[in-house]
Amino acid sequence: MQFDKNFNFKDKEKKWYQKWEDNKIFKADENSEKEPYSILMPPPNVTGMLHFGHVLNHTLQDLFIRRMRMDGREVVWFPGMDHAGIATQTKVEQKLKEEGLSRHDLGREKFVAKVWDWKEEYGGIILEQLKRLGISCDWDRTLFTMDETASKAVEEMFIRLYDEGLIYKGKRIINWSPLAQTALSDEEVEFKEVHEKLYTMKYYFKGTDSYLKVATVRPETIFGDIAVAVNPNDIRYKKLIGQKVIVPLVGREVEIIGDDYADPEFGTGCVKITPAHDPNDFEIGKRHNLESINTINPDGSMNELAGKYAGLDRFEARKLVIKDLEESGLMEKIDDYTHNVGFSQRGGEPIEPYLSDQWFVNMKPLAEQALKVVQDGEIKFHPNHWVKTYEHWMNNIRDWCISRQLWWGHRIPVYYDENGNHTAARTEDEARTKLNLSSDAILKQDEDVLDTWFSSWLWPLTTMGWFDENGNENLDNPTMKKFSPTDLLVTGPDIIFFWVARMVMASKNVKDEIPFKNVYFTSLIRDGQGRKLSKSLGNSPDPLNVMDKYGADAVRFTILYLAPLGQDVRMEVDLEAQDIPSMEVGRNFANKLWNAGRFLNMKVEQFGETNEMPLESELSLSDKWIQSKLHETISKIDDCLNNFKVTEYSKTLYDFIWSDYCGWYIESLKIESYSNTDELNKKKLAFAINIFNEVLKLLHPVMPFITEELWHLLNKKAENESISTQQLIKSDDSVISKSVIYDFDKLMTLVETTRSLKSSTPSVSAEQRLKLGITSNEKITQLIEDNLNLLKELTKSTEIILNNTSEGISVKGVTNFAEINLYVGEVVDVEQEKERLSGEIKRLEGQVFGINKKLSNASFVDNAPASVVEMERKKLSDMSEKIEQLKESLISFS
RNA sequence: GGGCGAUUAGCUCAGUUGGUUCAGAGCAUCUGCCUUACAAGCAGAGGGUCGGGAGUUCGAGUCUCUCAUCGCCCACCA
Repeated sequence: MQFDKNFNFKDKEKKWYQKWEDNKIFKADENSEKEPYSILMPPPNVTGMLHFGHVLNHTLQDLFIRRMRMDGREVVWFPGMDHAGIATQTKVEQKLKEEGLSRHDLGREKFVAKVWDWKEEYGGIILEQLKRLGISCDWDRTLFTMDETASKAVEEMFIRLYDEGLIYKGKRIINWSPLAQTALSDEEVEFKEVHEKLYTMKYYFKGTDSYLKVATVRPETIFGDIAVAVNPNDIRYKKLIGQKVIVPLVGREVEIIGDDYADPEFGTGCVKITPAHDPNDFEIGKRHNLESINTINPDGSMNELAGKYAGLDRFEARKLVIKDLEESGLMEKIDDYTHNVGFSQRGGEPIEPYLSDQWFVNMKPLAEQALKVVQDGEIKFHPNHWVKTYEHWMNNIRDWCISRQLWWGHRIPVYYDENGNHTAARTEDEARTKLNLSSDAILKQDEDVLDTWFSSWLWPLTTMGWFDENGNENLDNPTMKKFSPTDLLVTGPDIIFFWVARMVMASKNVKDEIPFKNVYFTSLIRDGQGRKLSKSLGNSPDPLNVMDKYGADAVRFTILYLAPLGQDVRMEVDLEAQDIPSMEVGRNFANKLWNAGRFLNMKVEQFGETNEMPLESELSLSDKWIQSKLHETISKIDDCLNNFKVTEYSKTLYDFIWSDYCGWYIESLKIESYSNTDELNKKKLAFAINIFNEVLKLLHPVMPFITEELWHLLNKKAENESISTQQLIKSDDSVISKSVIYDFDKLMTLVETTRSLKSSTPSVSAEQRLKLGITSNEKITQLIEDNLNLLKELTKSTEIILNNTSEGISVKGVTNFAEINLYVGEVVDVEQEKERLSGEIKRLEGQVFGINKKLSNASFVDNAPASVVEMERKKLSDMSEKIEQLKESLISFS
């Protein structure tokens, strides 16, 4: 192995991932003695393709998984995939369509077989794509929601809830997707504001010229009209209740009924009642024992009850109905109208409220327990404010429509006898027994399948083997015992109801246990205009392209660096180039790290290797400083990760590596090495690499590939070893020396002040070596003397005069502990220097004024803590001294 | 209509319990450097009355109220 000029991530990512898999790094052992740590992967859709939401989500999970693995835990990450009923069925149906076939041409069995074929061939691309990210799942445990063990669980759950009376069948208005031709749950419907028209039609009283004005946005539903409602307290219409009016175009007479639902303030105060096509109307219909007339087909076209409009799509029919109403003088008026309409979350088409028989889960009893564990803090949300959203939903929960008129999915285990009696059962025989039927009775299984989320909500149970391959239940199996409940769930807040809440319900119901202890809700990734990155908008570059360009490590790092907890991430997107330019942050950081490694390697080649560390007495201030900073950093990182502050975690490491290690420590190391013996340099280098190794370990969870490569290169490790299994060191307070940090900080300030002086003096270049005078107290003077060479080189000085009394032309800078004279020779621009000094004096005097004001305020001095007052006094005297020094300097120029 | 979140430098965002180093970082901009780890870099500089207003306090970016703007979720009167 050798050090390339750049990290060749393309080859190395592939190589190391292979090694990790070969060496079973990700394999979890439920029999281990180690403390467990577990995460369930939110199963991506089998039809899914990698997007940036996945990247963020899985980077986060991998961060915690890898971190805990290195922290001595027995770690498991359960991967898997979701069968995605509608999406997958649609995909395969589309393919069939290209061959001129429909699923009905094949029949149920053949079609489902076809879907399985599709799954084997194309399904699971997403999991391969995720591997590019470097995620460390225990792939041997991969579960598909249609696998036998998972399907068995679904069946069992259904039967148990059925037997408990929590699952029931009901005729209700549900959300119908005309595109997928199936019912949807309330959660699968998105409401959007649309601009439409409000049509006011004339409903004549029979044989008269008078009519009621009735408004609707959906004139095509008049064929289902069964009544007109008015408010019983509405004096305009009160007396008309019980009379009949004629539905325009249809000719049917319908009764005027009184119902509070009709709002006298809205429109004309009269509302047509169409129970089959509107949930509110359905309720009214139930109250008044009205008939429901369904006039729309499952595909969204009008049925034969719509007369001449039969066969037309509902929106086409609407246009015609409007035209006919206008032509026959039955349209009173048309107004602009803005309201909300439900759209299918998946298909995007308008949802049709549709009256049909469906299966529901009674959610209230399940919600109670699930609400409690979150309110009690047994399950913690990060950020916490999602608890309120969760509570609101749980408190207003509605029954869950779980039946889908699809073929791809878990078929509902309900059997009907010839009289339509039904029961849920594992086998036909069991059904016959439950229904008290003879053993030769003919049964029919329900045609519908279950909502995909009905398998997803069992994920915590099925991934851990609730049922084994033989169909036996085992809630006490070793995996469950070891890893349940899981420690962390990372997911988007958009599926808090779909999934998170329901998993809690299922686990409490089945096992009386919470499924996870912490839920981390990720941010949404948005483009430069604040739009969510999404496939349908087409505003997301392919993460694979971005990874090709910057490397997986860079993408992982950047996305963590930019993704604060609980807030969305905005990233400028260049679609043409399939690029996200801000990924440069991560790439540059990786490059910085790589070059630090190269530098250390170069020095090893120069000085040689040793395992021997320098003696305590041989350590320089900078050595001790970086050691202190390392332990400070470790402690801070611990804190960040314990509190899920991943952005701060990455920033902390970024700053430590870039500024502390590379900016100051390596630079100091270089300078000091010139005057050390080779033998000492060799040991000091071992020390430096030691620190670097710890840095690599800290960074490994977010940048696994480059850290693995560097660790191998610098430590000459065998390929079957991995940094992944190295243990992190704990932060040791006794290593952190406040005085060392204080001292080094003083040196840094001196260096920075000198550099600033130089750069603000036009006649002097940064490289030009000048004489430097520093005047300070005894302690600082001693510090400078001890580190004279280091300071001389960092400031690029010819010499440093302490307690300076030198003559000559100098520019002056002051810190709050020292006075610096930079001897610039004859060339200094006097006027400019005077201006600079005056400006500085003015700035300080402003501050002094403020402090004086504070200190002369009796209530401040009396009420503020003594330490604060003392601080202000010290500040005042420091600044006054500075001002004096600068003024002296100003005088010397006059 | 109800709830949640946001508003700090040109842009993206940090700012933990109100009090030194609190007004910060990165990017962008400007100036100077190809210094033998790194120009994907180094050194330096400019830039903000912390959305408006009021209040609590000796003291507010930080706490309270209010207004404004933006985003999200839930509900859904034809």
